[in-house]
Amino acid sequence: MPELPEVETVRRMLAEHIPGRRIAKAIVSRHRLRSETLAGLPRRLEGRAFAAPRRTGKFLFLDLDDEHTLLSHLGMSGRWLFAAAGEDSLDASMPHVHLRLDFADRSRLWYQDIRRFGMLRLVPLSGLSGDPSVRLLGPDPLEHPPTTESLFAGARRSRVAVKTFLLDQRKLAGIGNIYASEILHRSRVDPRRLAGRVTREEWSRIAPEITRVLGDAVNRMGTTFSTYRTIWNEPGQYGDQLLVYDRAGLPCRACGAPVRRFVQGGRATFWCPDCQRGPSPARKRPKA
DNA sequence: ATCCTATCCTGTAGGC
DNA sequence: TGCCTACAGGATAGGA
Repeated sequence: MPELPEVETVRRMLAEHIPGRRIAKAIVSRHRLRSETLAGLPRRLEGRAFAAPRRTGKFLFLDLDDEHTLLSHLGMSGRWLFAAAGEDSLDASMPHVHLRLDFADRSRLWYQDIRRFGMLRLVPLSGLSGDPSVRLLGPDPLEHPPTTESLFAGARRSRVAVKTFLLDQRKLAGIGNIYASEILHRSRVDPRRLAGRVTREEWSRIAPEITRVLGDAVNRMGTTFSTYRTIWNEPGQYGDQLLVYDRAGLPCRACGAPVRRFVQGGRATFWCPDCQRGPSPARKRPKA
């Protein structure tokens, strides 16, 4: 589900509501998440108050007032859901809730994750940059917009397809499967091209599209493909803007030609062969 | 060092 | 209707 625009949407909304709120009670109702357990969280969260949440790539840092941060990754199906005091539209009946935080002012925050691929980990601020997941992250494209040269240099020695390259969080933190296809489509670059062979001229088209697509998606509160919701349980509005993603066999929204789907690195790629005609598609060279 | 595959988990959609 | 399979916005361990 959540790529940079969805996570940024959640961050912005949380930023309006959680800073200063103090956790009166924390309840773990489903402790196993990915490989870790949440069992120890309540003792460490109760009594703490939130500061302003931050984000790098798809990771949220929910800073607390005790020099710790609640490191959050939504995986495929994670959600943060908020309810103001007295607003009980969301409740204990919700399935797959891992954590509920009851604030002193009676407002509430839930973490729900159907597939349990998300992450919640309390980390000291002093150790955050050394956290095994955070340590590997490349630059966040909204904070540090990629340039033709940074992309060209970063991909120079890569032998994976450019689509796969865009998904590598060590190179750029935040692009996921939906926006990778959309960015390459708008850049008119064939997703099969090897990253190390993509020309400067092509990177010069890709760089601004990364910033533009992600920024536009943030402005529309992200894309709801199936499970993503804002903290108010609302879907994102960027789905209307998708030109190729999830449109296999349907007309490309730019040129009308049928969109094609194929699998790269185990993940679906959507592309328009008409719009994305590369100089030379990746080609297997027969062994000499 | 890189790259690739399988795996974690649950729900849903589509074919029969 | 039910059963079965394939697939879904992700990261990462382990083997090649």
